[in-house]
Amino acid sequence: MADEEPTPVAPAAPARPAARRAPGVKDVAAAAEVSLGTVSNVLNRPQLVSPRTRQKVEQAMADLGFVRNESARQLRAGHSRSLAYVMLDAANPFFTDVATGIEEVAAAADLVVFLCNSGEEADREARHLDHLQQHRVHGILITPVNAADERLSRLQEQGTPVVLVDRTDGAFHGCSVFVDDVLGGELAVAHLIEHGHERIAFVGGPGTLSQVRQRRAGALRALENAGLPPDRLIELSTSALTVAEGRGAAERLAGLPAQRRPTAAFCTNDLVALGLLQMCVRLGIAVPNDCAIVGYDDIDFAAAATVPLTSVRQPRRLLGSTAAELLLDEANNPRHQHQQVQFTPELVARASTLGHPAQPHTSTKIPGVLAI
Amino acid sequence: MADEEPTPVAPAAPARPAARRAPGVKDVAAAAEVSLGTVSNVLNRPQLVSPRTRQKVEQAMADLGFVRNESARQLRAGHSRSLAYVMLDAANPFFTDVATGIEEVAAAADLVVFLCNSGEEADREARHLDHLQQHRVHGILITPVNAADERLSRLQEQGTPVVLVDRTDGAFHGCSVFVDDVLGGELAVAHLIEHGHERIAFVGGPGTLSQVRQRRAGALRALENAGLPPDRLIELSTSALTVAEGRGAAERLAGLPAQRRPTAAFCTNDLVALGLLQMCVRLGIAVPNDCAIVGYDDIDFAAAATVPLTSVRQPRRLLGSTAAELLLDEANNPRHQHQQVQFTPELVARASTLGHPAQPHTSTKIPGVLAI
DNA sequence: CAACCGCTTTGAAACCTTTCACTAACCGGG
DNA sequence: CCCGGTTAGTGAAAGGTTTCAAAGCGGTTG
Repeated sequence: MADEEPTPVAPAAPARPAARRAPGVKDVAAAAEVSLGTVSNVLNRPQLVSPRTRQKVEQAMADLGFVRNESARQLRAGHSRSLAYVMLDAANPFFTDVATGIEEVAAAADLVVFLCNSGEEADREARHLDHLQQHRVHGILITPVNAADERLSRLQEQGTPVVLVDRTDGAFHGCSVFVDDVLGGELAVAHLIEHGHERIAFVGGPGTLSQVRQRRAGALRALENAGLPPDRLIELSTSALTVAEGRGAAERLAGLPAQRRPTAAFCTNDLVALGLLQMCVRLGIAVPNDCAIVGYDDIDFAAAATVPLTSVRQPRRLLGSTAAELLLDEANNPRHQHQQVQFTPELVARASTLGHPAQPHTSTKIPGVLAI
Repeated sequence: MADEEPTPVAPAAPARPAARRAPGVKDVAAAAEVSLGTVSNVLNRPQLVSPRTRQKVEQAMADLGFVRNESARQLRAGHSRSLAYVMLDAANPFFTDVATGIEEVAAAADLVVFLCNSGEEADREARHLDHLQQHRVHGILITPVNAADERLSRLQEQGTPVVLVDRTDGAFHGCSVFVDDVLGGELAVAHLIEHGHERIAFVGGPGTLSQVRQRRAGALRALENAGLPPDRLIELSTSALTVAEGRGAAERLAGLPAQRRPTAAFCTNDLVALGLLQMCVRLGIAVPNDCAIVGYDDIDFAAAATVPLTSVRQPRRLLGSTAAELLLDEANNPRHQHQQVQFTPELVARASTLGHPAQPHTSTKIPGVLAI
């Protein structure tokens, strides 16, 4: 770090104005010379109030700078007008895209979304959940650190609707929205096999993540379908799904003797794939000629890589919007039934498996597969 | 889109259990056979309560599944135990890193951070601000769509502390935290000049963004310092700071006649730079030999690009944590003085200007500049 | 003239927690 | 046995909004 000392520029201003008590409905009522109930009517059921009175009240509100007190409102109503998404990793574009889908639905229902970031830490997640429950939020969407956490079931029982996003778990008794990860793995590896690859690295880990396990299962199924033995899948396991781990995997891959070295790699997510890609090029392994690469998630940076990355796309926004709709149904519909909604992933083929440069119009069009 | 129809998997469970009213302090008091004031003491000043009584109360809380009602608590206290960061673009890793810095400070002060995303839309930002004010949040950190928006000053006057993040503006009367963008632009272009470049593209826009204007001013200053005329800076202006716009700029750059074509490009942010890099390689322009590239922000994906990107780093987390500290001071210290805190950027030199592959130990070490 | 109507406005209760002045009980010392 | 002092626990008030039954009002109908 060179020079990160803060530099106060201006000595600055005389501090805030003396903060006298914020005006409430009572003050507005007094100013407008009506009862406090009338003010409330103007706010909540304006059609009940005569135009003249309404106008007077609105004027008074503007004059006083009245701001509704949401706490008091919620206290009376029993619940808030907001919902929350507790995300696993705010730095991963996948989750921010999911959040966008959630926000679309929430905005339509006139709810505000609070984004909370657990950063994959269980106790930070727990703190957020406690606080949200105390806030009596309308409901919680969450991509949990651990989907089987009994805290989630408890929340649900205590009356806060909870929907799992991009996860599902038998132990959790509620709605969930997720993508068929086994199929995703199968699509990826089938694509590689169709392009002539028969020794394929599986890069990902730790195995405690259900996503990793399922995507590997899909990879094995693709091998089986093609009549290839399971040992053609060469494990390069990582301790996390990060760019740095992807780079490390590339070094291990480069170290393998030529005849055992895989000609292609399937990475459990795009961050790992980008790291692998970067280090392969640096080590002189040409992509895709020496080693084809498939990633997972199809984040925007995948298409923007210097060798655009073939990746398995998940319907991120749809995942978010569907989850939000399930949540609203659970919160509002007394006859709600819990649902597990599964989506289908699709492969987006790009230069990292097709060759370089990608030609949109002539690139291989695989049935059920999107070429971009 | 191939197959994104949702597939309900399980017909599922019998809906939620009949939600009877959540227990409050009153119920706990009854169950523990103490007065309601005592329960409150257990919660807020446990040292005043005898161990025996406290134990009884805690047991009752556990039995009943008591959850504090934050609304009622806030109503009494007059303000909430949370603060908010309204970010300009949740999909840009720069802002999520800033958010991390904020969260560190907030967690230490036992406050919860609500992340809100304006997505560069003024009305969405306005909705968030309204709601946050109604919530009586402790304070608001914001990277606004428009820093001169009078709404921000009004919030401040009405008693909600506001701190500008990564922006500053004379029209706003409060604290702000930002980085010296003129210096950042100067560092970038000085670095290119030192590496022998004399025709340099400036890629960025629109000019309405203060960041763009200031970084360009810095670029011009670097030329002047080196005794080069200002027309050596070739404008390639974009309509937004996105990857797609970066690609478009590369096409325009490739279209220039060889003797007028710049030998280097300075991009206003890393997204633009990554797009430019990608398209240059695709069009056969070697990086850095035919065209060196410098980005801005040093997001993680910059280092992870296949040709790692030289970029101007801003102290993102520090930006966030400093802003949060200013906010807390403003909220708690009656003698608070508004401050404008400026940070210094630094250049991180990588292969996109130094050559390929980057050798950490032998790469040019420019004074005041970090080589990675 | 009384009963009734629809429309507008009112006043008080309720939501749940925290705070604070107060009492009760107990201690040891005088 | 009373006193001053400490500690534990009490009960009522307060905080701002919403809701709802009821009242006021001007006019119409039987």
